[in-house]
Amino acid sequence: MSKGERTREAILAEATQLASVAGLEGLTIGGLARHAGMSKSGLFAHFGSREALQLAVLEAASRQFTRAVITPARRHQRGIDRLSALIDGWLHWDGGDMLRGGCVFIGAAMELDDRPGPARDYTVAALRLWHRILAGAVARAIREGDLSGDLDPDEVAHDLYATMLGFHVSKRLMHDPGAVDRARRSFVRLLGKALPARAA
Amino acid sequence: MSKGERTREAILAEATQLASVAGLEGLTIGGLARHAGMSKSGLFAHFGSREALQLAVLEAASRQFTRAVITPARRHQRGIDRLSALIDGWLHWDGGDMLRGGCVFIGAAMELDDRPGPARDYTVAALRLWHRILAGAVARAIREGDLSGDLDPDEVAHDLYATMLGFHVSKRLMHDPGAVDRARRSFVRLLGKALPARAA
DNA sequence: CCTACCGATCGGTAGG
DNA sequence: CCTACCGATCGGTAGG
Repeated sequence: MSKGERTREAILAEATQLASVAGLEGLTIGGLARHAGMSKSGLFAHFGSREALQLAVLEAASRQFTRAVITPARRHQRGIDRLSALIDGWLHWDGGDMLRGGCVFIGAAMELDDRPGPARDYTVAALRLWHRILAGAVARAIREGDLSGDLDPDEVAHDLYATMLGFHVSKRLMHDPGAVDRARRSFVRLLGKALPARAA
Repeated sequence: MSKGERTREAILAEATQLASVAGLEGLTIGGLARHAGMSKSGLFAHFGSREALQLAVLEAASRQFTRAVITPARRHQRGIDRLSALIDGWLHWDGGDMLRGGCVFIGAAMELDDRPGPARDYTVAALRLWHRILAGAVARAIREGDLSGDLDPDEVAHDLYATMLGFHVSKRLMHDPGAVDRARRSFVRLLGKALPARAA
């Protein structure tokens, strides 16, 4: 990795944190430069425009998400185990201390819903992909006999995601100390089945 | 109502629309003045600070919410009918054309979760109140025998709210034309019971 | 309710 | 990667 690439990665790590707290709109080039300890224009040169910076942050967040949630879940048996790992991974992704302001995509989903552009398009695509992954895991768990065949994977995936949004608000806005446990109970109700004990 | 009061109300109506689209952070005094057709300082004089303007917008949104959702539901029988009216009213509040960007409080919940201050405090209180209203309606429906006694009103209220967040994303970000019907099916699953046909 | 203004900050550019 | 700068806009003030 060249020095320029390393700098860029360091900037993006800082930018992702900032965006998770202040949102993509709150992510300013000047503010980010201050955090990164470099000049505005020096930082700017890495991206070329604010829009490109926002997009780069979303891409960086996607890579982090894959590393933190998707990849670890692949180590678990297909079926309810893997679905449960995805859910646990997500709870840790949004509720843990990895991102100081929680999931970047939830913030983006709310901020960008009325703002057309590449950042919005990327967010829509990322959410669609996440939805497909969840629905696929549910469908597989049904086929494995872990979940009832009465469940509709697409609808369940949607309800799981809504529960994640509820968790985000409970945890981040309401500071509810029981947010994780409550979300877990909702997941269990949605799946009609207790989730396996988690490792982490 | 004095002329000053009428002006203030007109400004707030415009401000609520703007905040629903651009968020409370996107609500600038200059931008709002342009929309309202008056000078920045003339508008500013009505509120005294940007923070006060944001708070006034939240208060105005609360009054609108009461008028659009809470009060109409009171005309329905206590129990499942009233709960159903609250849910329908909310779906129309967030998904209808009353607010061009949907529910102001959802935007505020996401924007303000890491920003202490009166606007955040107000949002937390408003959400708590809405949660209590939902939980109360669920409890009453249980007592009336409309819903199963196995349901926990507090947990159900929380899940209903999460479903509303999911609806907001489906409708506003994903532009899913089936968002309302899908949300309705989720509500039915959460309550374990078909909702009465709605009037509107 | 206005004009005229303040310092700070915005995204972005020139030139090195 | 920097300094120095651009026009526009930010929240807010003075004075009327």
